[in-house]
Amino acid sequence: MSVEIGQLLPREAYLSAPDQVAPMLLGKLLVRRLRGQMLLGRIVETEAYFGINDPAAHAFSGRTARTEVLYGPPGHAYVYTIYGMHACLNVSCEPEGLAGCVLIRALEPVEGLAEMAMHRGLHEPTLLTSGPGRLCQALGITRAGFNGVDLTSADSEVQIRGDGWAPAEIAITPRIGVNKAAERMLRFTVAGHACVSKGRYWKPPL
DNA sequence: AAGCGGATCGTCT
DNA sequence: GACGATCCGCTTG
Repeated sequence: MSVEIGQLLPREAYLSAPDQVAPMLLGKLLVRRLRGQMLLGRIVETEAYFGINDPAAHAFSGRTARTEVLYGPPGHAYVYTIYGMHACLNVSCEPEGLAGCVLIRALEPVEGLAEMAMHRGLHEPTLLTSGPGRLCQALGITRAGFNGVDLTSADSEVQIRGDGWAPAEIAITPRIGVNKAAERMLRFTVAGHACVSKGRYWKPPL
């Protein structure tokens, strides 16, 4: 048995509204078990998406086959394909019946960097997992393999754990790449961290 | 340093 | 039939 890192986040951690869960997840560890090895990254950037109140959210237009996991119990992976080629990882939150999720946008790669570099086809550490599509590629997370997976189970190949580390300062900005509800301050980052995604759509103030 | 467009396809109108 | 919660490479200044 491999030595486990930190403590698995319980389902109750995801019961709150997404704008509460998103900052809470900063500093937590995203753990991917793959072919007997462990790929590990610290979450440094998240975004909150609500349900029917949030025009930018997939759940906005109601319950469909695609958004089913968003309406299910909290703590499960919602993985979708964007622009036909990239996977993005979300964690469902709020009680069953209410849609809401947190998009994991960037990690600081901690362990398994060589394997991540293989998946990504490059080795610059700040480019391995700094973006929602990038981190899924680095960790080998696909929609087919992981949509609906329980992230709170010790048996899952993707888990979220806490080791007690928390950011000294959190910076809050508008969400990246959304055209609707673009003014809402729902993106949370570890202030000043080198692995936060740059994003072509948002510039830091002066 | 910043801006553009292409790749590529599931989902919803 | 259009449009993305993106990424990358190429162009321009």
